Amino acid sequence: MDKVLGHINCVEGAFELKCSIFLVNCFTFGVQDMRKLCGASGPPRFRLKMSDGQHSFSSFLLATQLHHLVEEDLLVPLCVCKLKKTTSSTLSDGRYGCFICTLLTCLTLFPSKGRGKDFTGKAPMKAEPLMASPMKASPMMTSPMKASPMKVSPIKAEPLMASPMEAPSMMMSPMKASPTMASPMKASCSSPVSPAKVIPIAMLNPYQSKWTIRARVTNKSNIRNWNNSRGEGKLFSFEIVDESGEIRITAFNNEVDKFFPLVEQGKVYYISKASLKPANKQFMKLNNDYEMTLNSNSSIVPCEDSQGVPTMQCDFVPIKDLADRDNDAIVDVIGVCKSAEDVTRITTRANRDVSKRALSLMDMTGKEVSVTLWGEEAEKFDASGSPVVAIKKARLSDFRGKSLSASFSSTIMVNPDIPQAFCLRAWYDQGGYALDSQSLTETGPATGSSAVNWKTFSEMKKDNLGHGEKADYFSCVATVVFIRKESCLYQACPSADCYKKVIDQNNGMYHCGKCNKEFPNFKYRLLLSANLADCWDNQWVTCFQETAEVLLGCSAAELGQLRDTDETAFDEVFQKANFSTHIFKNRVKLETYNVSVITFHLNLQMVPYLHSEQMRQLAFYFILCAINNSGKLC
DNA sequence: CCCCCCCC
Repeated sequence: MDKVLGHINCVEGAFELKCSIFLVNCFTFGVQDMRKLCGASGPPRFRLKMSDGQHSFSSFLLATQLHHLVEEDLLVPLCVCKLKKTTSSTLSDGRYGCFICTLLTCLTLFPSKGRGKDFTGKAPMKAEPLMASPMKASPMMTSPMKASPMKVSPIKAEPLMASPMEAPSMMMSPMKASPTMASPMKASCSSPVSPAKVIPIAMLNPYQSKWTIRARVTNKSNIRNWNNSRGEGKLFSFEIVDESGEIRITAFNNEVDKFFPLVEQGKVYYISKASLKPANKQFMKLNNDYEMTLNSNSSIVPCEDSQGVPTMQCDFVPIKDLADRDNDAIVDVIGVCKSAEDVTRITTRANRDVSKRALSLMDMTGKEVSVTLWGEEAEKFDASGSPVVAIKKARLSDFRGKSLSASFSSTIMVNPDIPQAFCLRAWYDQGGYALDSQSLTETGPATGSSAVNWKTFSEMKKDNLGHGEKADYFSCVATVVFIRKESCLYQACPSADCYKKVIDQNNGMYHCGKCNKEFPNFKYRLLLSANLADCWDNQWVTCFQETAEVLLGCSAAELGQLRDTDETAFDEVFQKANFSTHIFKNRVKLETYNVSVITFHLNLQMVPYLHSEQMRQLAFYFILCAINNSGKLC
């Protein structure tokens, strides 16, 4: 238990709560019982009995401002709560009482009757408006800006990122450059036009019309058509940056024809005579109060000398660190594209057809993450040769653990000309490719929903999982209570991709019926039959090789060796695995043997780590229930 | 003058 849960002693007010649970500076409790108290006067109050697994305390009085949690069925018996703030006092009869003032999260795993509030991993968030999360990302990381231009420009292999010379400033976004420090633009740059003064972007305003700016295009959209009540037309937009700041420029209709072919991502231009208007903050994602619209007088002229104009700079987050970033964070990532799905077409909820393709990026932290590309970028992406892919402004989501999506505002760069890319390339080619990396994005069979399908074994049976034509999938937290060690190993065909059981010819040779060959050797494979229990029920399951190896903490080959040479050590492997608690992802399918015998097969994919706060809480919840049911305290 | 943030 200590492995999962930290230890604190919490002394509050007049009494001491001994908690063995500690989760992000607040305490986790399970609500064991809850009753409504109707006093002679005033509104009803709720009294809760809470348990932390070691101790329980029945005099928790819910603050009235939290009553909505009860009304919304979020705070119900057997839910798990994080208490943020409590106060305590001595009651009139001399007992101590505790008031729950701030309650951070309730995990409602088993809905009370009448309302469907399954644990989806999302519902509990509704209980959270009571205070700001202490884990809020910095404003830089959670851009509230929603709008972005359609960005389906061809993927650029030659982007606008820091050149090796500028590498040391990699952590410093040009967007953050002080607007007051705009150094004089280089007048020496041979300008083919515009005698007007070159001014920094930060100095632009709608009251001044004679200006020229010199800036680099950082993100160019493709051409998009619109058609609404106010008319129709086409547009494209791009973002530019100089050392003072950034601004978005939009071109409509005629200006699209005129400027779309000219403007290239990464290039530097002189721009003048465009219209400035206040930026619509609702869609604004750049750090500028204004945005620019090109008109018939506007001029855009390439500038060959780009010296002094910042390039796009990225603050790459190591893939491993993404695990700790908040959902919806906007991050820059770089990694080697180890694999890529084929492009597929999907229809969005808004009935829009769009292409998508997921890549898996790996970096030197040895972790992988899935990134989804959209539209043209998905269609044109070529994963051959395991290119280095850098993405600026990818959005992090908690789908299947952690995954990334390249949105309209993202910039995707394939084999960019930057030191990090060279570094990754060398690392990968010189051995990184062979690393047994682990992905932050869970793979495997889809559950048909983005939410984890949590079930207890009793719910699995009650809901007739596995009775359908297709297998069902669910996740659970369960404890291994028995493993059949007698039949856990079999002698399989030694051929690489053949797992067929071989027949011992008793002459030193083993026959594989599938390969129809005899071999002088075999390989051990695991086919483990285990009994798993949660607090209400138990279930026999089948664990195949990979799962069984994780469960036993031992490879099939090692185990086979032990069985043949060291029976005590062999037994110890099972003893160690017994009574271990894990999160299991299960495939369940009813199978019929010999017409009448029916067996449930749960093919397990074990998640040997608790990768999110919710999983930790879920695990805790089940442990708590198990303790309560067994009547034993740990 | 647009402003789509997608899907498993």
